[in-house]
Amino acid sequence: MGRGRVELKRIENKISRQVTFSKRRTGLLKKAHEISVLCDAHVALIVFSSRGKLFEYSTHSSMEAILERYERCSYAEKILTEPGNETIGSWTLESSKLMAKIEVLEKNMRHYVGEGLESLNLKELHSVEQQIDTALKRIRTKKNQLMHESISQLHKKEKALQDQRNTLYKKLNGKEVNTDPQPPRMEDRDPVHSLAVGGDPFLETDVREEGYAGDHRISATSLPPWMLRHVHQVKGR
Amino acid sequence: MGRGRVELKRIENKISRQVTFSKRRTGLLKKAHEISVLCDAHVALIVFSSRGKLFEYSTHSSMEAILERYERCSYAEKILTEPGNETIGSWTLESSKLMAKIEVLEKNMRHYVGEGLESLNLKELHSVEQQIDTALKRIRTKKNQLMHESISQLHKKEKALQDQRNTLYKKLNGKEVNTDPQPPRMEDRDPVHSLAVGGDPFLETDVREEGYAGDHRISATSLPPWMLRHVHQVKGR
DNA sequence: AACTATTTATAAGA
DNA sequence: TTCTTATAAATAGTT
Repeated sequence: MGRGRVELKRIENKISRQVTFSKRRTGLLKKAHEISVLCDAHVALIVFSSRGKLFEYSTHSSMEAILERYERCSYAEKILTEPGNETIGSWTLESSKLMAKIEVLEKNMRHYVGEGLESLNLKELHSVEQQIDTALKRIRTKKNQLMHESISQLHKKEKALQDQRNTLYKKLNGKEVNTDPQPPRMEDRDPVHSLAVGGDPFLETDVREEGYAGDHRISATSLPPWMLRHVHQVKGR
Repeated sequence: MGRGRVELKRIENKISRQVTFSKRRTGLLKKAHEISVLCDAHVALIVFSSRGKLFEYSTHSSMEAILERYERCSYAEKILTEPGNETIGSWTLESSKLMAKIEVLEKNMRHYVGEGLESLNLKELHSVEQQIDTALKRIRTKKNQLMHESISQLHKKEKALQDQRNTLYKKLNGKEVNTDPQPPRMEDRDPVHSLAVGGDPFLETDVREEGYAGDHRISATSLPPWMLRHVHQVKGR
């Protein structure tokens, strides 16, 4: 419902994803409320944004009540283990569940950091490898994207500075100057900057498929040193 | 949205209330799904009809997972509203520590699986990338090691079978046979096995530096198919 | 945060 | 229930 159909797939552009999230979240909460009032249903709605922010709606009967009812409906067993009183016993039970969960999480985490691999068999290793490889690709995609954004920013800044310089120059000399800045003398260039003179090495990667389509020259404006060290291929392996 | 406005109040007619519930429920679940896919949000939706029938939707990460996460996020309030019993108090304190820990672990885990990267800046991404890259190398090393062990096992098995065969052959014919097995006729080979005939592809990798130094030929003994699909370079990038 | 052109959801009717 | 249709709502793209 809007200008143009929308495919049911993750919106790649971060900004529009956030905007869409905000709009649709509002709509979703509203509809949850409407059905609960119109049809006198009990509704619980929990939404975590991709960045982990929590949004919720629940019918007058509080969220807790509905969740409890849900638990009851889906797990009859849970009734047996929890007669409803907050005894120390139930807390220790809760605690040990939590601890068990932490145990599992930490174990997985160790695997993901490349430790404790002894306990895995070949197939499990293969599976973990695949997951991590995927993760790495996503991270590199994201990083490349951020780097390009950063470069764009720097270029804008550069342009602005050039314009200011030109303006000042005109005021001083009463005439226009070359739009491009004069290249600095060779002695003034350091390896990092001259690396960029031949063209934009980032364009060698296929990151453009991730939403990038500009044409950049890296200027002599400063960049974080670790950022220039290497750019990874996201897809070509 | 339909013929005529609709007031936001309980629909008195039972039939149309049910009809409306059915239609709107469908719409609500659909929209919940859409926002989760489009904006990669985590959604949990629970609906009880006025007659107590349960309907639910939840994002890939199961309902349980989302509800637990919800509990964690809204835990602070719960502590406050809880009547302050000393014993329970200490347990809730313990629990909230544990929950906080789980929250952190799960967040990191999401990063390691390539989700929730929005909240990271360039430098953090870089750091996570390095960690994961290291992990991947370790895992691939380990995997290669295991694969070689596995291959050694298979060779031993093969040798044993050959010996047995030879013994039997001798008993039948009263004379020795060729130590190497006769190669199977071409028609009997499938691509997987013939792949190995030309030599050990594993030796193309530099895994030997990770502690491997043997000389192997892959036999026609069966291997898990996924194992043969590809072998990764551990160091060459 | 507003604005609209469109798409979607759905109320009512069959 | 299910389908159809007129209309209200939601919202994608834009400013």
